[in-house]
Amino acid sequence: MERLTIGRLAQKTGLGRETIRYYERRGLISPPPRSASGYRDYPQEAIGVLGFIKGAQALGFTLREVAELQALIGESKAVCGDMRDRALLKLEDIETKIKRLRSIRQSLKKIIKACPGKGPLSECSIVVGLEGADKKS
Amino acid sequence: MERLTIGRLAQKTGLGRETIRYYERRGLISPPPRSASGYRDYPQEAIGVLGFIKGAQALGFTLREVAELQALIGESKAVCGDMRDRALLKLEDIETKIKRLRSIRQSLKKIIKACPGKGPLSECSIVVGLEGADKKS
DNA sequence: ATACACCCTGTACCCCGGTACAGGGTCAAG
DNA sequence: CTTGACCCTGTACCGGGGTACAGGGTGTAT
Repeated sequence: MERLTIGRLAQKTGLGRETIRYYERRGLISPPPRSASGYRDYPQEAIGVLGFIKGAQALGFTLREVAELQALIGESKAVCGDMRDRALLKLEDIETKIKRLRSIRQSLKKIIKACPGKGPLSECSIVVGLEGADKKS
Repeated sequence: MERLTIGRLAQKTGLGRETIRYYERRGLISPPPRSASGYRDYPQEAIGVLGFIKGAQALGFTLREVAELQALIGESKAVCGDMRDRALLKLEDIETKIKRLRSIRQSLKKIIKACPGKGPLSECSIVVGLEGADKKS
């Protein structure tokens, strides 16, 4: 039976070898047992743990937050509602980001519309509109 | 007539002194003349240049991109349409980010809905749903 | 036995946008 | 003439998420 080396784990999870070692340094995955020659020898569960990290990341959680989620999972008295609270906070976080981006989008659309699209930059509403503009040139 | 020192410029623009020096290091603002004692002595135009940077940043441009915009402004044959192209690219960029965030938001909402909110974490759909989950505990 | 792929550690580097010193010099008010 | 607020340079650090070596050891197939 082939041992689950870091390379194979990387292949199975779609992560890079370096990334997995990086996660270990950050405490996101527990250091696996080592073979006689010092190679990391992962248990099958490691695949799931990395899947959890990837999944949480895909939901917008930072690695630091992923570590917090894992700590939560480690606490015996933690309740399902605790997890939901984290998700709700993250949802608010995401909503805020969306709002900011929408506002940026509106501003961009406005200046694009105002731009004649022809003529020298010196008369460009985008350039001029950006407060005072760059008079270096 | 008071000279425009870095501190006063910082006050007028709402930026930090360190930030202004940082912009100078990054080549976003040209090094100003110095007083006899080596103090930076900014021309009034500097306020506008910093305003341009702030404005472009508020539109979602990174500092690197701001530098590119400035380079564009410096080119005599640059046309207004060039600037509009940049803005259009940035708009796409922002749209993409919004789409990604919206997708994250949807996923978050889904798992929040699925979560019972009560009971131990081991049965939490959020935990279990995240591919294999963390079996460390 | 030799090549080649893989593993190890440690450190440095990348983008991004700053912030925070330390260890000096200077300027203006009292 | 001293005190305090300002200025200078240079370097290191923050958070975020990695990537890329260098300089070694190992594992396996031919």
